[in-house]
Amino acid sequence: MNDRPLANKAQAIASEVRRRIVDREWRQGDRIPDEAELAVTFGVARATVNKALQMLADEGLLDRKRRAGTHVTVNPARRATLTIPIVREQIEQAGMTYSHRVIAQRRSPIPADIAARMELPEGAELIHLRTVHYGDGNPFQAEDRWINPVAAPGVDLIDFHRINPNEWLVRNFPWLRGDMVFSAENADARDARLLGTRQGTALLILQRTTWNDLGAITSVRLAFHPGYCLIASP
Amino acid sequence: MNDRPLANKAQAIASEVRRRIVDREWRQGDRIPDEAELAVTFGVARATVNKALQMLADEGLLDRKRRAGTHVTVNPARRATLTIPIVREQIEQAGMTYSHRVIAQRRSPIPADIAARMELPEGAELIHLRTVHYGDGNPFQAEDRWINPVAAPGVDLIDFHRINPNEWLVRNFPWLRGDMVFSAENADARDARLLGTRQGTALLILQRTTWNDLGAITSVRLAFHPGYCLIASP
DNA sequence: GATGTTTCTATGTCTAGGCTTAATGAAACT
DNA sequence: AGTTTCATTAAGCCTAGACATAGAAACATC
Repeated sequence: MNDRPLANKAQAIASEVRRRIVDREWRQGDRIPDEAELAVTFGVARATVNKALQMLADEGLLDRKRRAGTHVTVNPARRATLTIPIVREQIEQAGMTYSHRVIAQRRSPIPADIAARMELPEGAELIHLRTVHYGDGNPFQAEDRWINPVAAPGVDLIDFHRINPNEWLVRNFPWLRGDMVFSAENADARDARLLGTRQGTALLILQRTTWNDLGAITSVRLAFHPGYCLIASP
Repeated sequence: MNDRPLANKAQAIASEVRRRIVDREWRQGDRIPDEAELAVTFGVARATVNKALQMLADEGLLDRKRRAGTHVTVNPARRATLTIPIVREQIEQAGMTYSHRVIAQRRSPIPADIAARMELPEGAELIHLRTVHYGDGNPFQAEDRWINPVAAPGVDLIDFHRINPNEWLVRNFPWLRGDMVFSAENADARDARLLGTRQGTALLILQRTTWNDLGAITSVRLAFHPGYCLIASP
């Protein structure tokens, strides 16, 4: 389809190999020539072939094992990367004006489910925040967040009316590890009220927890406006 | 936390750099020392440092530009990779017995929305399939799929009662490009009937379209059993 | 036949060095 | 002041060669 030559050799080789797989010159399960051989046929160093094949292995198109060689994956488990944009940027990119409102902010003991998610003892006192994000004044996302002041020192001093909690955290506390769970839920009374919709409407829910070396930083449940969808690319 | 030395140097360097970022020795927006300098301080070749920093750039933790140097990303756009498992494997991994039922299979002209999604002319004749996947006899996923016999030759000859359409396609037609969209929908009458739930229940919906060099292969809408959730990792 | 041992090989990883290229700041020129 | 030119520099990418190591296959032993 689009065969413009790629700038660098590794990518050129990767896409040639990809083509051979898609065109079924190399079938699922087949063993493909080894790095040294490909290096000769493509006229490059072995390291370059290695880089290209690694890329394809990361994509899940190839299976590589020492001594056993490189095979075309039989059942490619399809992997996709999705980018969770910062709400404000997302709204502004859509040409709308961003605003947010903090509905509630208090220190309180965490319920059991959040404790489990954050790997903290039940009843630990965290900051609990409810925020709604708007685009041109219309509700777009409802956020229910717990922040751990141990892992995010200084959180008590922040005025979240000025900067939204997500942005403050993201800018100040990079994380090492994170969970992310997508699901669908029927809007309960509160979701419906905050998002300006009817109770029972299907909402896309994203539940996320992040950790750094001091423990769980934050756990948040994001409820998106009905109709919102999340796009992933391979 | 867990400081066991990593087997290879590139990864060891990557995690040391990651640590410095998380511990805020290198703050968001800071420029970090250049590859040559790090190569000296870590006592490795520049290529090794390059590999490590590339990994972190792929993770979205670093921004790298020629001449400008390497900076700690200011607003790390959160990237997550999710693996869409093959339904059967997923069900079997949960210790249940997999089965599927083809509800309908016919050749018919595609409606406008599918045509747009697949970049095909409206009214083109494709194979239309409805399938339900079961775990221990309970409905787990409802699938509504269109297959393009031009991009997937041989599809007319397949008996999808024996092998499910997804597995057949995945095993026979690797793709070059794909779309993936997640959303939430209230179950309509058909969804409710197929998944054995009540109309209006929130369902997680995954809409996926794939292409090879002959055009769109297939476009599918998967409706998951209520309560199903999708887990992504960074 | 089942189980350990050895050999061999394709990939994994690294090094030292070279060339390429894009961004940038400064100098030269409107 | 604004614009163009240009050298500089840090990352991008490649190479040739080396050693390490998993693991398949052949072999030997029980």
